Amino acid sequence: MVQPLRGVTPTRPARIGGNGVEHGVPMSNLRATIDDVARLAGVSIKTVSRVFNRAPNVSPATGERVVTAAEALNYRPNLSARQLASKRTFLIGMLYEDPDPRNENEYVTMVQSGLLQGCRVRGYHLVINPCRAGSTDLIREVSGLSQQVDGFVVLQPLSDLPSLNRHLLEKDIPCVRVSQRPFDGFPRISVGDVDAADEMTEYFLQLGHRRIGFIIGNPNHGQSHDRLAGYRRALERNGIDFEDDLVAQGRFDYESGSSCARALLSVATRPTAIFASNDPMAMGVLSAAHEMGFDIPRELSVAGFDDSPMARHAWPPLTTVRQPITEVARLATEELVKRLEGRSEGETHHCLPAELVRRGSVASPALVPANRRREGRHG
Amino acid sequence: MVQPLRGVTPTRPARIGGNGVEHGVPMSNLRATIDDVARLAGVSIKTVSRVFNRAPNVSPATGERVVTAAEALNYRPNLSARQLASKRTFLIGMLYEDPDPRNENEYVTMVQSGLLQGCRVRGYHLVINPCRAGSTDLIREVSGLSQQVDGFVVLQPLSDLPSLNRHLLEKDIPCVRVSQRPFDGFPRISVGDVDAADEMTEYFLQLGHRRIGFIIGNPNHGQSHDRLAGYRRALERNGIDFEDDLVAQGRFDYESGSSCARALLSVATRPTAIFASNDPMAMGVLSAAHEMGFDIPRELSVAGFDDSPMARHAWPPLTTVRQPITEVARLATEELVKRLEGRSEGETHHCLPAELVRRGSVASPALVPANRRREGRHG
DNA sequence: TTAGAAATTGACAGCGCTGTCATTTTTGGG
DNA sequence: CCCAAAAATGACAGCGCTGTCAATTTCTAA
Repeated sequence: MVQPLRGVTPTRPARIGGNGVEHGVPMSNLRATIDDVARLAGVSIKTVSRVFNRAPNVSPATGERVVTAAEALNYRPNLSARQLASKRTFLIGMLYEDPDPRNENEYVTMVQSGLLQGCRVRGYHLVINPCRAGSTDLIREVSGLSQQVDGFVVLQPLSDLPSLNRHLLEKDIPCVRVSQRPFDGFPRISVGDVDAADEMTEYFLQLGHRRIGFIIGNPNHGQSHDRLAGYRRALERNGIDFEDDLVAQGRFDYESGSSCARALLSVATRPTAIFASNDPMAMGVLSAAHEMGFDIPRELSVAGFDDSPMARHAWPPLTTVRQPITEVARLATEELVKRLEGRSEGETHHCLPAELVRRGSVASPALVPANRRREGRHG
Repeated sequence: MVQPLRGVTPTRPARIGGNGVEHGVPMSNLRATIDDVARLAGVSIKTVSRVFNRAPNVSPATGERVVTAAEALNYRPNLSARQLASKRTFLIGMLYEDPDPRNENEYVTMVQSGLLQGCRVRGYHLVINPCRAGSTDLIREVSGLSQQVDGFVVLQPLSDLPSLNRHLLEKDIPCVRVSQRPFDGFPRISVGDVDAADEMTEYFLQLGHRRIGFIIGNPNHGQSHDRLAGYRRALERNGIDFEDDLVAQGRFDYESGSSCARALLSVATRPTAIFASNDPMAMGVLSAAHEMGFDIPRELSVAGFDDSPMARHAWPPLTTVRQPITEVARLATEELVKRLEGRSEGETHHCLPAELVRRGSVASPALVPANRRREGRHG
């Protein structure tokens, strides 16, 4: 349904203020327009427009006059007018799965930080659009949004939704996908998850671990599969059999990490190490292990993935994989802006390497019987 | 300096697509305008405008015809045009201190979530604007931004910056402040920090603690003072002397929490409990205490403030104060929108109560000598 | 039934900017 | 010094909507 949007006549009060300048900001009521600048600089408005759009064919002298005049008037182009005339919005949408506020959301914050960096450089602004992947009218929603921004940066796991991708493609909406999987002609940014998970597993193996538990993330996230793949690759390369009962299916959250850890640690020949495929799950492993009375890392090594801030602050500090999330986001925005300005096209793909972060939660397996278990203090 | 903003001529490709409807979205290339709707409905564009602005004096029959026509065309008002004509942007800015991405930023995420809820209801969008309180041209920046949004929700600690507040007031920029301190005629939303800190301290006292350490937060944040005040109030009410050497000055981050804890725990008669005035600092206390070999909560009780997600996932789970951050943010947005639409004015103030969350990190003081200390395992 | 008030609707002028295209100025080669 | 080509600049028509105010229709009460 098309919904009329809004209430009665707005009454934004007129700006008050004297004259003079404060903080370099003229205190006059009226906002300077392009006409004011043109008049002061003694040129046509079109020339002012050219200067502010870095258009070619403006003589340096004229350009300088315009800039000076603009500064004197504290002129800023009116976005609305510019948008209306140019059919661009200078707004970039961030499309992402609305996170449950009860969970750690550092990922989103870090992505945002990167996007903002990318936007700033070229004068774009960021509009935040959390979505529900499950929502029936996600498409309709995005369709509406797409008329109000120039393009989107689409984050995992939304970026892996076929229906969404198809829609974005058909409508030819400028997008950059952050995803491990390619999709048609979209530019894409990804992180070397497979390699990183492989490296982490290799690290465990080098330390002497042979029974390494693995907790898979939410199966809707592309990363889950890649991280598992990396784990398997490292095992295989080292001639170690992949064992089903060393692997548990989690959901990328604390609770699933903790319950999977309980399951993994309750079997006869328990693993000496658990590799959780993200940090919140690793935190869950940590508490479950604490509760079960394990001494970490002596009796059990634990690793996570993402290097979220809490990883450093866990006890013991969590060995994990640092993903260049902020860089990914910045790159994504830059690529999007390039496209919007016609400076890039085709199916580009940047892949950034992740990096192992060694901390206190991992050590060589202790010389205690592998199946020894203690009673937890808390039941 | 006024900076010309952008690159060369944009080349947003023309939208391609056949006809028909998919996901209820017409696939035609051209976006329907108000004229199209008016023509189809057999009314003037002004009437269509009225309908979409819920303006009074439109007969139900006409309104229906317009809505039907709009739906048939999948018409959405062009924001830019509306903005230009009405001098409103339907954008709300979120002004906040740019968080260090290396720290926990759950606060920001949660605030955002609340703001978005408030925006959605009335068709506003959220523009994210991290700021540096220390920046010399913060004012200039905000001044520029203010021309691109209808108003701001200003978060702590920015909302306590006198220079910023003064500027916002002088320029008569619609704002809602989230802050513990009033400022002139601005509407304000706050949380009952004093009461909550008092309650937490009281809780410690009831459990039998007499030497309760306190870690103050960043002195630039209004909350820091309130939380300390609550702590003192509870002590005073219970006839316990306030002792300077039970109080340490932190900065609201993990590291300061950990170093303050070390200091507090290294004195002869150490506290049996530490109340850190936010969760990251409490996490720091937790690790410092772990490292020093304290058994928590038997030998040391620890509490935080904020109930950030990590609090639940700490070991042991952190007793803390749940702030209704999301609600605060939602309320702030709603108040702002009301003002923008002339439905509210004056110096309103909402104060939301915070709530004690009891978890495993706090217990009665153990019957061990108060000055006993063990060597840490890690040096 | 009818004047006058109230409700409803419409005509039209911008909002401040950009795109198009025309005009003027500068440049460089003969 | 002149002319064509290139560079620089400007005039002007919108972009799609809202605010103003006038015109029309409907309602109310005498």
